[in-house]
Amino acid sequence: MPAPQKDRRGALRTISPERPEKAARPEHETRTRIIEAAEALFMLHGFEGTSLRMLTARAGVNLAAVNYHFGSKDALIEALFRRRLDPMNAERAAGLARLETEAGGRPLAPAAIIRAFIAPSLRMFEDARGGGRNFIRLLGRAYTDPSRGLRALMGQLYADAMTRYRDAFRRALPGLPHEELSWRLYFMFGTLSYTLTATDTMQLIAGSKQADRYDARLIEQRLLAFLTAGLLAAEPRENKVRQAA
Amino acid sequence: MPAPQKDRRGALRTISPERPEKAARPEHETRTRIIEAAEALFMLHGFEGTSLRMLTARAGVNLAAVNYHFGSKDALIEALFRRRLDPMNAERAAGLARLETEAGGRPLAPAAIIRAFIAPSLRMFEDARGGGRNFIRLLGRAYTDPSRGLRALMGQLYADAMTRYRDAFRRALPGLPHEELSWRLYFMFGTLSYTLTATDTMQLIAGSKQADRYDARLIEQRLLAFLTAGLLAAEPRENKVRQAA
DNA sequence: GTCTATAAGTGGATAGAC
DNA sequence: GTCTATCCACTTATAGAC
Repeated sequence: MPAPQKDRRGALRTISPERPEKAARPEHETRTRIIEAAEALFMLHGFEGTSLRMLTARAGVNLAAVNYHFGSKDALIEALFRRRLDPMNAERAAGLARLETEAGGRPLAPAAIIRAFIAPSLRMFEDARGGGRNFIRLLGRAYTDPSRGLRALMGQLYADAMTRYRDAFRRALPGLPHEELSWRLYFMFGTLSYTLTATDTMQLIAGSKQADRYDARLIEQRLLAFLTAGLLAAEPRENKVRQAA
Repeated sequence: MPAPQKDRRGALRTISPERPEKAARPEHETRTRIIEAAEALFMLHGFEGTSLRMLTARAGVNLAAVNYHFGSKDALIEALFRRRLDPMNAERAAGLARLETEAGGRPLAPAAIIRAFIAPSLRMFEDARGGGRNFIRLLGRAYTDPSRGLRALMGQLYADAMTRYRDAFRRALPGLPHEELSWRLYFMFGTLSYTLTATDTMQLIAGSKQADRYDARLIEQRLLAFLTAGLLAAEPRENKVRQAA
């Protein structure tokens, strides 16, 4: 994604305030149709594996429409991630701010901070029909995508939320060295991402299908228990761990 | 990867037992050169993003050599993963068997089982120069790759180790419901995979470079503390967790 | 804003000489 | 076992009609 052309239409079109009732139309707009087709196909075939021809065919628009509306395939990818990620991370920031207001200066419970972070992901994961679940998985893949541009975009889109939450955890756990905390947040982020992204691993482990594999509320409880315990684990001491044989 | 042609040379060539000293030559064999170039390029540009032309140019072999030695690009990918994964999972199985022998019928400590599972990954991660670290990252990407064939291959290559370890954990934690255990193993596998695969996230979280980012021994201790705590966390109760605002 | 037609290039794979 | 030359399907992107 080396600095592609800019979208010729500028930012996402805002809904005209005069006719709030009729605003449902954007679902059928070319731009939205393209993004939604792309979300589905990128998940099925990857970014490189999805051609503009497959994409425009599925969206029911002309082949040239992608370049007209977004400027390039890379710019479409960026628009696709921004469309859902910006609101999601804004929600994260708002959730944390709300917790802090409620606490009124008292330190936050680590579990509450974790929940505020993972909740927006799980809410989106819950939305299977609207494409949210699919998007969450696409997101998990984007973190480890080979494209430098895509990983840089992810870093950019997450930077604000990451900083806010890291600082909140530092305040909540003043005794934990920053370095140790960074590792644990890294582990936690990885667990969340992998859990919602990988599809086949679970079946492999369980040996059978788990009925509750898609129950966002149960996943949230289980993740919360696991992550909170991990975050609050006793610090490893250099020589406490005996060498493996 | 829809059932590609079979390798025309059959399985990996075994080293002639008559001349064990001279056996170092395979490093320069065409087949090995191709696989090693592929490991590096697949990490840099992805599977789809790496063309046979880039690959053979880097390996210093003829364009037609890939199809001659492996049959197809997909078959090369399969050979590449088998080459390192089969020994790694055999090592996992051996490590578990050793623990069980040492214990002589007594239940194993959960932390010891975790260590036996993650140790082979970390040992490979440690081998930056020989390409092991690169391979571990490639592996992490393969779990979430869009290609059905690749994910199926992963499942196949991991099936045995997964079953053995799952059963070991069940014996070590007889009180934990199987379903709950499956989720926790899933979380653990995700944490391990993501931790060793993702490169940019850590810097994003820490806000600066962590000096010990590549120290396999420290990573092992930190992972072990985190994962053990998560595995042994108190079971979440339906109503114990209050609803988020 | 949408369309067709096409440019200009890349992809994996292979035939057949050596 | 290695090479060259090539096939042809398929790619992104664009020019220009409507």
